[in-house]
Amino acid sequence: MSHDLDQSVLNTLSQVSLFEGLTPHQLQIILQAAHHRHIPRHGYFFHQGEEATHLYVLLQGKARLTQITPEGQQVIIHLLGPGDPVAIIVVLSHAKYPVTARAHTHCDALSWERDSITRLMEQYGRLSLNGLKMVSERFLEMQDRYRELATERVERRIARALLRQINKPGNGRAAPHKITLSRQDLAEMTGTTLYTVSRTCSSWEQQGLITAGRGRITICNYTDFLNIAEDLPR
Amino acid sequence: MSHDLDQSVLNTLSQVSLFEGLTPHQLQIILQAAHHRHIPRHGYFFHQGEEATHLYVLLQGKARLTQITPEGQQVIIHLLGPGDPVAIIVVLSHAKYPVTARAHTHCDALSWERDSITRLMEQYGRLSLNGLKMVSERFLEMQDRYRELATERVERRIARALLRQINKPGNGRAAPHKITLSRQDLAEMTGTTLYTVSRTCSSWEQQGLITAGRGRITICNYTDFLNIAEDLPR
DNA sequence: TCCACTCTTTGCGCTAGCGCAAAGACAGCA
DNA sequence: TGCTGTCTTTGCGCTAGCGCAAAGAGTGGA
Repeated sequence: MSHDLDQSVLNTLSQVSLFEGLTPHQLQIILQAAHHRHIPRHGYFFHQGEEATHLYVLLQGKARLTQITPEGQQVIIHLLGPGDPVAIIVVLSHAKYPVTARAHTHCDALSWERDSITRLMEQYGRLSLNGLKMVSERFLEMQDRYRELATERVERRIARALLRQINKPGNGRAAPHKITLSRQDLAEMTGTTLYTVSRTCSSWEQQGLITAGRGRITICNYTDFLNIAEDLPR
Repeated sequence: MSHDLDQSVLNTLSQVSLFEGLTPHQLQIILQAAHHRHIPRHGYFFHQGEEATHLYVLLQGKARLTQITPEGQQVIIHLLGPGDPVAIIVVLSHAKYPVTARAHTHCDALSWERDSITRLMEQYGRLSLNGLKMVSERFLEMQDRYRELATERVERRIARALLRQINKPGNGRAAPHKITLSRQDLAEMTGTTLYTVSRTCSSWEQQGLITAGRGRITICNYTDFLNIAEDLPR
């Protein structure tokens, strides 16, 4: 790694939540232990069930974490964007990856070996505290999704999944909100089938709530979907 | 706190996973920041939606973490036993408790204020790494439960919930396995209704797989339930 | 530009499991 | 011990949503 590239990656690193609040010296040490990775579109970071060997931080691109059932059904656990860590759970001894991580677009990432990142986390409390915060946030979201799946009808769940996309950092606040997810994606995120998602979208389009497209949904009014999600009068 | 009580609690602390690997001196510092709490049976540690102010570690007794929906439905997120931390997510800034924590039996616990525990975690990398590991383990379980809820029929999910109880540390390995959970508890843990749990239990009892009782289920053969959970031939 | 593959929509039949109601059983407290 | 409240069981009617099939639309690569 050349000096200029180091500086550039250091700047990038300092803006990644996992590394927030660390000194430039600490960042330097952390970067020295990192490896640069390029994953092609549709390529895999790792597969579910494999020994967990590396932590990744996505620098550029989009990826997905999914779980596959023995029967071949797929559930989307999380969508990842730039700055997101991948597989913090590597710090668990003898952990296997509980999910498959696949690049949705071409991805640039940094990776750290398990022993390496574990040592760094033990050494730098702030680093592991940041990791704890990020896993906690994902855990909170999963708890909510579990509760929703257990207690709410499909329409509300789909509305919530759309709202979660809109609310992601970096996405614009102004309507219309363009969401590039297929019916199958939404189905895998909400525990239903693509047919049910399609029927729901068709119904919403007839009501003028969305503009539907292939792999795409445009939401006209955020509050409408908030009301659907919360089962409030529209 | 008298000297003897300190020593006794210190011994207890050193066996709590969250404090594993810390020096006696570090444990001393941590204990100095702790408060002792007694929660009566059916009493609350905290309620969902409240500002998250304290982390707790259960010393004795059993408790439950639940989420309640606006419609009054309840989902059991986690069952807690001695040594379990409660609300590690307090380290998130401005967090609200995402769940309600209620004592199932009389409980003894230690608590730490948010700022206090956050500072300790930043200071002692091992402490926050331990916290990260524990949240990660719970997160992994929730991921699995989500996938199961999204893709599996009720019978399998109930079988899995029973297996999880059997597999908890401290529970005997030898059949018969006694599980003290009501039909309603199991329903709240598996996203179904008490009627469906009851029907399933009746069916299993007729097949000689369990002995059913009020608030109780005794499992005769672990492997039978493994096969049900994995949808394998019996 | 054309073709193949994938995504989307819609009709339709089916069922797993929900939820109400009633009756019986059981545990805890006065 | 008796009573009350809660838990469990079972019958029954109902439906949300599954899943198959077919047709149409759209995208990407040669």
